[in-house]
Amino acid sequence: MSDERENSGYHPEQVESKWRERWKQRGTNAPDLDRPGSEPFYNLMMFPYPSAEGLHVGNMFAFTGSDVFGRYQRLRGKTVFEPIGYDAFGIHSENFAIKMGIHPGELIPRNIANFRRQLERVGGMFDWRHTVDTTDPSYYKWTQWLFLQLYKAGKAYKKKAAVNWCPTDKTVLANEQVEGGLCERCKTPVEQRVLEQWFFKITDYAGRLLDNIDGLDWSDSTRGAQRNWIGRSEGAEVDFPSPAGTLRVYTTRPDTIFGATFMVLAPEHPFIDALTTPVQRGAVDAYRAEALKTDLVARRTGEKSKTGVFTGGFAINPATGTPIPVWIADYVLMEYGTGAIMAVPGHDERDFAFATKFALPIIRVIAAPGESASTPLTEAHHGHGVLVNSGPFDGVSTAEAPRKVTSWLKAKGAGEGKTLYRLHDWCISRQRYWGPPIPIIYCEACGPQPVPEQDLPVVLPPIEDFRPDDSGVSPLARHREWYHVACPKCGKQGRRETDVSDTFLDSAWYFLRYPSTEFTDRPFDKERTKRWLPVATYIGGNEHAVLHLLYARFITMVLKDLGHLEFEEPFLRFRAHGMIVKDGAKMSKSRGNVVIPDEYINKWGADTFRTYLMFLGPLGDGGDFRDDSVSGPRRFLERMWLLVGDAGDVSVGPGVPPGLLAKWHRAKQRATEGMESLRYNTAIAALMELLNAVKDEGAHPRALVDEMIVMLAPFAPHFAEECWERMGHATSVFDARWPAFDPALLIESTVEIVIQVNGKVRSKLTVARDADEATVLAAALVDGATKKFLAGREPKKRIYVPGRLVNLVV
RNA sequence: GCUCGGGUGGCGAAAUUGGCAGACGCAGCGGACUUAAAAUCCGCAGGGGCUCACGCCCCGUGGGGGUUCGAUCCCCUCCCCGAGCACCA
Repeated sequence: MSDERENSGYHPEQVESKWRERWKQRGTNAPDLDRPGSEPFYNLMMFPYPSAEGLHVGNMFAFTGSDVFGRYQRLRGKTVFEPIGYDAFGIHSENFAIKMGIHPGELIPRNIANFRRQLERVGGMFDWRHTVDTTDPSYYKWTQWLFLQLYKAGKAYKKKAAVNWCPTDKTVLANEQVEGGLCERCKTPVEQRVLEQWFFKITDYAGRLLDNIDGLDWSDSTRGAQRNWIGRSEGAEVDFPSPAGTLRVYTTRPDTIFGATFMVLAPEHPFIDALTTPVQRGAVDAYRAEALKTDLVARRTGEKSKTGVFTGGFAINPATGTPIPVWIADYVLMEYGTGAIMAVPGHDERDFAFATKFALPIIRVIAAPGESASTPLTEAHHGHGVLVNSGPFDGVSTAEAPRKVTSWLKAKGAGEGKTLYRLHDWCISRQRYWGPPIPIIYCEACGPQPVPEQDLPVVLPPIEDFRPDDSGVSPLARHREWYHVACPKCGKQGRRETDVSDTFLDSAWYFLRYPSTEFTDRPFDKERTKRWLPVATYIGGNEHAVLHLLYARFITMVLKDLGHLEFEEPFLRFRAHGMIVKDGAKMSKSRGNVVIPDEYINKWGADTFRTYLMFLGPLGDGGDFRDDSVSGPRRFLERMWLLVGDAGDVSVGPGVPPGLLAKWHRAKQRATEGMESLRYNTAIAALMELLNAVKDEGAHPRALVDEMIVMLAPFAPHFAEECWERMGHATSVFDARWPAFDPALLIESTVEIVIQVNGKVRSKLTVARDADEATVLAAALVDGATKKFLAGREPKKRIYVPGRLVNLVV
């Protein structure tokens, strides 16, 4: 099956196994991290979850895309550190183990061995001395250490909270892992449960996480997703006196307060009982019971028509001094702001819908140009304008009204400006088996105690029955010898925390570990970290644009504040790769359109496969996998192989035809631009064009062939090494330098000028590169084809773009 | 609904970001080599029309409008696809 194309003498499997072996012997891909010979460049790709199926084409695409960049940087003279590892803890692995009836502790090492084989085969420039496996105690020892640092700094805390519970996975999910009310993993509707959970105070960092985004070299979409997730709102908290006490609301539009005609509380709001009048008691209780029965998620995803009930109570609008009715409704959420709002039906859609349904008064307080205080409102109006019906603020523009009203309210002691974030604290507890145990010991006398650092790691005990159950308690609680442990403070019997931590914690710091894997007494060495971090370029999937990147940034920030790091942003440059689809659809086992990369590598070779994947389109776009297109890149390599054979021949002349010289330099320029912008498809196209030009010109100077091999090396590394050797070089092609282009040589000595008449191309002229305007125009006017279209008319206007075109307007 | 991407031949795509639209590659067609096929090499190739022919004309980057000597690129408007967020006050 492998090789029908015998003519060229190129045999991928021989070339690739030879160079895999050679690289290992020479240590080609293992830079000296303490004495890098040149500028260090940390090239990171998102580490894979080692599934039983092995690497799929999407992984290959992503890793190759990143590897090509690393190899390019190396050719630019950097010392490149390119590690890879395995993100092997977590529900994903555990569920698969349950399904197969195999213990994850047995399954995962098998999968990892298979992944490693595949990763080596595809030709990644990986430094295998520095790899991580998050399930290895020598790794998760430091994940636990990390937890302790946050705990000691008061950034980790335990609280009873209504949390998202997945009844299928039988565990708590972070808010981020719930999509539209469903578990993102198994699509089961999520329930609310009140459990004691560990949280990280990521909300303390919301402002910094948001502000720093501006300075990051990340793609706009990723930055947007992060901003969106953190969700900053600028507004004010305002106090409304009521019989039950001061009702505080949050609003982003304090300037509309004169139009607040009623208030709405979340059904969980603590003031409801005190505000409810005897007459309304029955209705209120019924509504609350109904609302609380429907869990938070269902409330969010349910239909949007408004429901609610009047408490019978009133509060005073501090701006107008008028009593306004207080309602409860489930469209107000207890977890955001204060769980209470002032309703301004004239200028908020939801309040408008509510007021319309329950016949509550609607007052206009903003008038756009052409409107007045009495123009009727047929819908909520949230445009700009000036304030009306707003007492002392009538006529103030909406641009400055929020600020003015806020300070007026503040002076009255009725409120203050307030910035709010939508980000919630990060719940890291998981009631599961396959994760790092959270290093806490509970003692009757001393309370929760951190496990002393010298006792780390708290090793995950190998228990037979690792299945989760409905109790809300981790299976670890069933392992009695492990569970009971002496209190580190008083020595009396205590018990271990049985929750394990979220997989996202494992991956929130792995990039810090890579350069320091040989240090067993510290998570990351100061010197190594200083030399290699932050990460120069990080390439990964957009599915991690929010969670993983946000958590990694947060952990880095905390470690900086605690004095362990000198930087607070871990990834200077991040680019998301696209997705590989097959026949327009996402690959999945159920669709039966999964591409197994091993088969393609067997058939075409890793070099062809890599080149094909990168030729598909820009890295960020992904692409549609088509079997029949792989032959193009393979043919290109074959022709290149033959060219190298010719160039090795003594008959190769030194002369470079002038036409070829410009094309040569142009190809170098385009290849360089393609590499820098991760549009590798254009870089490969430039090399193909150059090869075509070489054929057409019938000249193949040695220097040109050498440079082509270097430029091809990131895509087809084994192939390039072999060609390089055949050209007589004794060292690795990756010790060569990426070729420079000479801008002066980009332009050919003559240029073709397009002649347009009235903007339409009518003729072409070949003139000297440095011909001046008068000469070109004169030549254009006597040109036969041009004359025909001018039809004797005198041009009214003559446009000349040097080196490009002439446009004659008649 | 809001935010961010996109929309170019049969297909993947390119276009020095206002200057010859479709480079490069796949698939296709014609030819050479071959007993034949595969592989390889040479040539053609956006669509439509006129011409015996060399050639020539018109249309064309989701639709419509605008700016400009000139628009795939800038502006307005609408449609469609993808991703994220979504009763966040």
